[in-house]
This record gives sequence, structure tokens and C-alpha cells, in this order.
Amino acid sequence: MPKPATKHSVRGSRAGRPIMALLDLLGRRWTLRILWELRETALTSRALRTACDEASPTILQTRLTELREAGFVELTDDGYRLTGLGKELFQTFAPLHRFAERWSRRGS
Amino acid sequence: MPKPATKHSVRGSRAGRPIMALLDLLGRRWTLRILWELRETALTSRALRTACDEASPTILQTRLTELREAGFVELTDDGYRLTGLGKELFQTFAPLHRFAERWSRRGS
DNA sequence: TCCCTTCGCTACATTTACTGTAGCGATACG
DNA sequence: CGTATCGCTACAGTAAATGTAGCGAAGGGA
Repeated sequence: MPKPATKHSVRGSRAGRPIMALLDLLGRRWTLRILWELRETALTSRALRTACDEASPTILQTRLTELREAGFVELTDDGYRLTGLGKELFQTFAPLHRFAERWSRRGS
Repeated sequence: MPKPATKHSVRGSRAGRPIMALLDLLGRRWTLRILWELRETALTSRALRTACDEASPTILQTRLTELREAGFVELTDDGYRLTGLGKELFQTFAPLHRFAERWSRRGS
């Protein structure tokens, strides 16, 4: 990748705190969802769009590019899939699934 | 404004999948960052703003309201702080910190 | 060859979300 | 009273996301 000086620099990445860069990347719309949908299977760009509730291809493409630059996703003959690094990232918030179930049963 | 019927309903929460609602909530700008900044201490709204790189009070207030409605954050005499549920949520992606360090040392 | 489909990806006008600045009413301290 | 901070909001400007359409390339019949 020739890569022209990371166009998508992150907000709040002051003081070389990579966690801020990561939180910023993950905090963009559809990013978490994309990682979630790719968690166990590769998807073509159009299958991904279907999985993501018909999100617009414009933004999906933007996010996929960011995720590829970050090294979390790659494009193969089977479509988009998580890289090894991407799978590691997913593992770090995989417990979110069980939490979400518990959360949905909360009082309010 | 007397509250127009839960304006902040989530995208992609079809088929009663709470994980989608959660991913949508967490995928809004500043949400992850706010949870991060409150991870171990309560902050006043203005201290939070400083911690969040001078994000606009408008959006911080919006996010804080969402997070309070979700039951993750509460407002006390010490300022905003995570609820028990909020702390649980934070725990689920706390490993992100170590991952971010590793990520920042990756090849490209 | 031509037609048809699907692929990844992009253009572009519209709509929505966020930013930045200012300032409100309430509370507290002198 | 003046001043300072609190949580929170108004509002105009800017940036980001949406929705629709369609591109060029690759593959499969007929």
C-alpha cells in the first residue's frame, strides 16, 4: 500500500495515546457493526450491505477502507474478512454480546 | 421542550437483537470516549469536556442523556459517573487498552 | 460475439449529525 | 451585591451520512 500520509487521521489522538485513536475509529458509524457482521464469516460488499440493514454503500466503502488501512479487515476472493489482528480486536469486545442480552432485560 | 417520545431510538435494532442497539449506541461519536474518561472517576460536565479534547457541549450533553437513559451513566453531586451497569459495560471492552498498544506497534 | 449478472466501488444531491460560540437559570461564596 | 461555577441549551455554520444511480471489470451462458 503506497499510502499517502494517512488521510483519515483521528481526533483526540493527542499525546501518542493509541487508545484514543482506536476509540475514535471504532466510534464512527457502522464500524462496530461491520466488525460484528464479519466476526465469523467473510462477506462480499453487497452481502455486507444487506447484513448492515441496507446502509449506504458510500459509507460502508469509507469504513472498509479505514478498517483495511488499520489492518483489521482485508479483501479476499471470498469478500471482506477480518485479518488476524481484526479477529483479536473482535475478541476484546466479544463479551459485549452477552452484556447486551443482560442489558436488554434491565429495569428501565 | 417537553420530550417528544424517545427521540433516540436506535438503528438496526430489528428482530429484537439487543447487540445491534448496543453497537449503534456505542458507535455514535464520543460515546466510547465518554465511557473511557469516566472509567475510574466521576467528572463534572466541564471537566469531561476538557478530558474529551474540548468536544462541543451540545453533543456531550446529547450523549450523556443517551447514556443516562441507557442506564450506563448517572449524575451525582460529584458529577457524572458510571453506574454499576456502566462499569460492567466498560469491563467488557477494557482489554481494548492493551490491544491498542499492540496495534500502534503494528507494521504499517 | 453479445447479453446478462454480479462484483467492488464512486458521484452527487439531500438530509442528518456534529461543531463552535455564546449565553441561559440555578447555586454557592464572598 | 458581584462573581464564579454548575448543568444545560440555542443557533448558525460545517462536516458526515444517506439514498439513488451508475461506472468499469470479470464471469457465465447462448
